[in-house]
Amino acid sequence: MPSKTFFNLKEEKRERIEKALIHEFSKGSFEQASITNIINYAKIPRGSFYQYFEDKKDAVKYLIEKFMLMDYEKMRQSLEETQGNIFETALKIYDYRTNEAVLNFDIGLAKNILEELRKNNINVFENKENLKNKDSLTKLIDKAQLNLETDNDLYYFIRIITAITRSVTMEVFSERLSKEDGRKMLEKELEILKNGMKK
Amino acid sequence: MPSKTFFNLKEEKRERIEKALIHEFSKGSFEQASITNIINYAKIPRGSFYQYFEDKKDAVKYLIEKFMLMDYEKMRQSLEETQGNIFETALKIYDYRTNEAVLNFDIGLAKNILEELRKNNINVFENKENLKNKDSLTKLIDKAQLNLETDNDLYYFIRIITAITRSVTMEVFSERLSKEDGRKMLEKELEILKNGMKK
DNA sequence: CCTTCCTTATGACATCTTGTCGCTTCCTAA
DNA sequence: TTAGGAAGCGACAAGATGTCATAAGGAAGG
Repeated sequence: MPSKTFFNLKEEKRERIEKALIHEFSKGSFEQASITNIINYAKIPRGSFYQYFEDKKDAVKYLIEKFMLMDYEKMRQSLEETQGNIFETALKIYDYRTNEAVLNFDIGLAKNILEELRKNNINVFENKENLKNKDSLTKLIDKAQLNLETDNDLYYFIRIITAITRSVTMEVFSERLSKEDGRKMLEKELEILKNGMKK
Repeated sequence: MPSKTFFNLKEEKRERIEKALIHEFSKGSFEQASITNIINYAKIPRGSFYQYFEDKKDAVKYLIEKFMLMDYEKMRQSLEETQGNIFETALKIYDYRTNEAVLNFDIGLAKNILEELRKNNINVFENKENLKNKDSLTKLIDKAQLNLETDNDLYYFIRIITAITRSVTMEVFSERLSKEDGRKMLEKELEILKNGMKK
């Protein structure tokens, strides 16, 4: 967690630092991001950085938190709009991440954050307790549409859909797929998930 | 690619370097691996390392190639053993990676390599051309068991199963799941893939 | 046996990073 | 006015990467 000092900063300065973080973490991986670049860009001395953040990882947590909050909110909103349809929500999240989110975060940053979430298997559904908002997203899912043998199955459904959606999104972010091709692919894969693979 | 010089090396020396690579790349991420540690462990001077490898990334490619070759071979073998059953093969690959592969590679290294494959979306099915063996694994899959609308669907099936299997394996490697729980989870998730999610 | 030429070995170095620490400056409350 | 905590600051130690000039080996030919 960033220090109290950081949050006490004047808005102008905090925003300048935030911009620098986004700027630097947008290129390459987190490992490649250089603190030296960040402080040059933000025009703050080295010592200050370490007064605000424990280390590079700490700095990035700040951005991840923001991203997750927005992501969570988008998910909640999508589930409401689609009357709890988990497949349509997956597509909406894909669209959000590859379009709108990019406006707020820059595609490179979104990629890195998603990579980090995936590495740590952080799932907005499961990690809602990390977020201010306490109500569970799973409650918003319409179970009537789903082929659930037990209530517990929903957990696996979410795992699978999350993995697939992330996978495609990452390919788009890595520029192995165009946004359009990625979407078609995700649509196709969701159809397969709906209908099953076995004859 | 490692240099010709590296492959010309006396076996004893090459193996010493290889061991050093495995040793260092087994702890933490690739980014964290230190060339200084590698050369100390292998007892070679700094200059030699850079004569053998372009850089750290190049050194690691050597290990990845080895891993992929073994992985490919295991996949081929599993498909034969199961008469082309893609679901059972996924489980066999899971078992292989979490048990046998670890004996050859060390769990830390296996984790890092898989992470790298995932990051670059390298799929043994799709990237067979990188391997010496030229015959396609997809030919070994028994399509009669599968709910394929078009021949192209097989491609998506493989993508999905690969993503899910990798996802669970990574969780086990990261010690968020035990090997046993991971296996149960994968079995469950494969069942869902077979039967579909939609009522 | 010596010279030539190509391959391999070697470690000092320039350059860049990260994280620390002691000192200075600012601000507020008494 | 002043005391004390909060914030600012940059030199520096420690350690990493990649380069380069030079040395050493060894095979082939005169």
